[in-house]
Amino acid sequence: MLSTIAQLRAAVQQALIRAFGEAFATTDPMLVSASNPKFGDYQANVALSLAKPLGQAPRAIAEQLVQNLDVAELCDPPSVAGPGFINFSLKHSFLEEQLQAIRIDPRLGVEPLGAGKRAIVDYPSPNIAKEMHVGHLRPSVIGDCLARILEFLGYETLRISHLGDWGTPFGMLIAYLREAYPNALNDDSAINLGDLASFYRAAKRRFDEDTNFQDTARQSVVQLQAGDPETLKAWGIVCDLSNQTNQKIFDLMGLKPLILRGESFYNPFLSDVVAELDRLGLLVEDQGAQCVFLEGFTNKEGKPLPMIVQKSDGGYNYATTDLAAIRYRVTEDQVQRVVYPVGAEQSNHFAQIFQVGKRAGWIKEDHDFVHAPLGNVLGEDGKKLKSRSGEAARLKDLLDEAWLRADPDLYQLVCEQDWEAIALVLLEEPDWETAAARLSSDESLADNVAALKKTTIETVQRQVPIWLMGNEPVPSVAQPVVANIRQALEQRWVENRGLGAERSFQSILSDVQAIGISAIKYADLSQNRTSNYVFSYAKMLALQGNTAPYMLYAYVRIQGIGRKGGIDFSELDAKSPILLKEDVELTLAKQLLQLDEMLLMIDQDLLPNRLGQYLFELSQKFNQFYDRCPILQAEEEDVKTSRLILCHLTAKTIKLGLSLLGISVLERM
RNA sequence: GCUCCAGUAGCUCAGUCGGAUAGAGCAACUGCCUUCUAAGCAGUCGGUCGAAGGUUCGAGUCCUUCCUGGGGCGCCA
Repeated sequence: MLSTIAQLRAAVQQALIRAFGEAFATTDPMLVSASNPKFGDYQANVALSLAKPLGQAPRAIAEQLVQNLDVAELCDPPSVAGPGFINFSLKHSFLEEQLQAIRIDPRLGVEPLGAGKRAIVDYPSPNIAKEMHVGHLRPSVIGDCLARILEFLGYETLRISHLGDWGTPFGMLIAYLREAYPNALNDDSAINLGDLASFYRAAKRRFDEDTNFQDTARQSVVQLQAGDPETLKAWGIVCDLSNQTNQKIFDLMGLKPLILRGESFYNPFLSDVVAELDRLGLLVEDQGAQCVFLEGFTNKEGKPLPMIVQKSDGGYNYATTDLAAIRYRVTEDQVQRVVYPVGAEQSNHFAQIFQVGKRAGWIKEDHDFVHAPLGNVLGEDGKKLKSRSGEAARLKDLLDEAWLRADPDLYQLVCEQDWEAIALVLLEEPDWETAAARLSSDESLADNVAALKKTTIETVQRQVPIWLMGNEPVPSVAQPVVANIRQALEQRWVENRGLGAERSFQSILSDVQAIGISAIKYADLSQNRTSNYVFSYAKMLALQGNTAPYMLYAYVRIQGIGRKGGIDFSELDAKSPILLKEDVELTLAKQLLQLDEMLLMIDQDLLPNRLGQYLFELSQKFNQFYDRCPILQAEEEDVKTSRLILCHLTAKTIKLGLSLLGISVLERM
């Protein structure tokens, strides 16, 4: 099915030819949605731009186009307005037809325009050996979302994680593994290194304190790259540990698994890449390093900038790896399209490797390699979050905090309790002052005590949902408080969450967790991916306005109607007419029919926030419809059925749209 | 020094290829639950689109200069 806008565009194109001749066959009709509902649904602005070439008044041009337009099937007779806009108002009968068509279409009218093509979405998952922090959210969430959208558009899509699994930090971890867990290398069953966070912290501490250990660590990198079997084994253990730990968070967040193809994967191809660049005459030796000199990039002295593909010590660097990846993807993976949702600070790097990839003949005309830059996540101070300095919030903490805050009753009850004494016991310190005195900080002791209290209490509060869920044993000191919370919560949930016959305490709590995670993902996805944003709990965990819960709620309302009326939406008579009588019904219907336009646009600009915006508007329009149009209580049977169909289509659209964002719907809230 | 990105309501941000009176959400304030879930709906308040020039029928959008913030610029990834 051709989208409405495409049908109109074709019609205006025909009119251009009829009115002004074949020369205008390729003129863009400049069709866009109307800037204001009072102008109709769509407008063509082409007449204004043709004023000069045709030497006529724009209004006269518009009139001639209208004379030649054949759109009687789609809309009311078009009108010329203002300086020469052509306005189109869609006919109700056309909208009703279109709705009937997408009703029986599992794709809701969206063309699989990528069918038969293969695409790669290459996003940096958390690097091996690093604990996930909030800065890792963007690439993972946006990368997963773009992959889902391309997949839905028909592309055979590979999600590839180009993770750093070969670089310098490994030395430290391998050396620490050998030192602290010597048995791990001989006895596979002996491996229990605890979670990655503590292992990494321990290794880092060791590395920072001891210069001898630093040497050992560097030595390990050399051994690794030389292929020493024992070192490789240690490396494998560290990678497995890292992948397992991060996989848990990926699962929790509903991110689809990645093909792990890190730097180590391309290691065997690096020398070939350099040799091929040499054969092509692109390679120049400079100060002992093998370089490709770039066009359009200069250094501080204004001389051409080299891209180093082999260091003077013979080693390779990340540019080499990325080039190898490009070559592999073209020759082995046979892809047409590669999308890199990666931080904007790497724009130069991508421009450079794409340039070299093209000059080497790997990236050809029909290949589409594109960097989709991501803005930085900034700290409260407006500076980029750095994992190195350790100030970035842990991702796991953010997810737990979201769980706590996603249900207002739960959050209120937890905040009401006095946690100070419990927190101190769990901190395993005699008193706050002693604990605070150990912190290395320039602040006064009083400030340190206050800060320590706050963070410790927050840490304990984040545990509450986990304890309530029964995932971890509740420490005895916290048991009475947790029991109280549970009791009070059960009372409230009986009243406003349907706790009892329909839902168990655990299932509600689990839904609350899903809502929290959805809110976090959506907070990221709803923003233009190129803009920086300042990380803030309050913003990411908001539950009102343009948020995931808002859209989930619209969906839940529809499910509620189904339950209340004993309706099986899929059983609604396929022949029942759709009647668009009220303004809100019309508005909702038009929104439902714009999904395909939206996704077509995203295929081009790769901006998921457009889809978020679309779904928010759809939910808004549904809520207005819900507010003003009785559905189950509709007086006439055919109106009731028509409205149920609108409900069903809305639910399907929200469900599909959210699933493309990587968010699952709930049946109840 | 060179270069890339950004600057829109008190806050966070949309704004399609240049198009008609620049839009949301949050915050603040006012209404609406005996009626399909109020995580909702309706409304009020809020703007020299960083500044100045230019291009033209028309500029938040394109060009130039400047200001402010952030990123990048040879052997880290």
